[in-house]
Amino acid sequence: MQIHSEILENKGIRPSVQRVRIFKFLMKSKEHPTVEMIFNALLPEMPSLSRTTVYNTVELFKEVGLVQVLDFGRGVLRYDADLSPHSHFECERCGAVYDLDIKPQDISKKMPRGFKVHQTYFYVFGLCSHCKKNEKN
Amino acid sequence: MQIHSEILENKGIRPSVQRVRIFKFLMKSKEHPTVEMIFNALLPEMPSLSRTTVYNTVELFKEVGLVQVLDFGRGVLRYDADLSPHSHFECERCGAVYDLDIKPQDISKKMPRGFKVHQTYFYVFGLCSHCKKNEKN
DNA sequence: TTCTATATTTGTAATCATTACAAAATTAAA
DNA sequence: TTTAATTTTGTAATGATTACAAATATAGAA
Ligand SMILES: [Mn+2]
Ligand SMILES: [Mn+2]
Ligand SMILES: [Zn+2]
Ligand SMILES: [Zn+2]
Repeated sequence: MQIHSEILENKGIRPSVQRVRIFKFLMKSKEHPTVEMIFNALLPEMPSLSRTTVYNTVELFKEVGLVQVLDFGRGVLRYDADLSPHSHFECERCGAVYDLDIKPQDISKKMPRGFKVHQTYFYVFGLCSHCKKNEKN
Repeated sequence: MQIHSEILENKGIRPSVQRVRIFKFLMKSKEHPTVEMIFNALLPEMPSLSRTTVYNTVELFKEVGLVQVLDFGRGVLRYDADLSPHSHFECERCGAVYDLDIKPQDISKKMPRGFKVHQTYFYVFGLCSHCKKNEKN
């Protein structure tokens, strides 16, 4: 309760009710939620919440470095408050996203001369164990 | 001319004029073009070309395994006829896309039990050498 | 070659996630 | 309080992609 709003303040943004709730949700979620998932999850407890606020907030969080944005090429962005170096797996059957304990390889040696690296993303696609099992149809 | 249409036939699709032109363009392009870029490039030489045909065609190419689709999170997809294992760099300033001679690391050992890997994508973001130089504003 | 069925292309309309915008509500500070 | 700045909200616009059906082209039969 306290901790979350302090984190927001440390990033120089006002810890409004909406921002704190959205941040808390992102911190505890393991599903790398979309804006729609965040909105649907919080709506029952904050009936006046606007989708636009969720969009504004995750954009703000991205800007100040509180979340990373993941794009699995499905036309929807997903958000991850875990900023430690890790990679992501998306199941092509059920759409679930899993964390992979794989640090992006060190690429500094292999970059063309004069290039500056800011961010790296490693995406893996395939079938999760559950969908692999039921690989009938 | 011949070669390209044969490649399409080998994939089981009819080498129509539009498909061959689009495929040739993708083969020689180094810029990882979007649908819009393909459309604009070919329109002068085929004035009746429809954007929809470009969309249909790149989707078909993806399905039969002639191209890979890249998503740099800008809301537009880019297409790459180079299927060899390599990675991609996008300049956050100028938006240019570069090939990186980096093979995605072998991750088979690090996958959770029962998972099946189909595809991997390694994306790097930062500044290209040209934009790094002019890093004024 | 013509005919006919099938495949492809085309243009337009719909979809849908995201963004723009301005009014309403909230907050901080005077 | 009063006031100014910030934030939230709802609705309208945007823009890439997809759906759809009519028009065109192609392959194969006759
Ligand atoms: Mn994650
Ligand atoms: Mn490439
Ligand atoms: Zn699955
Ligand atoms: Zn650049």
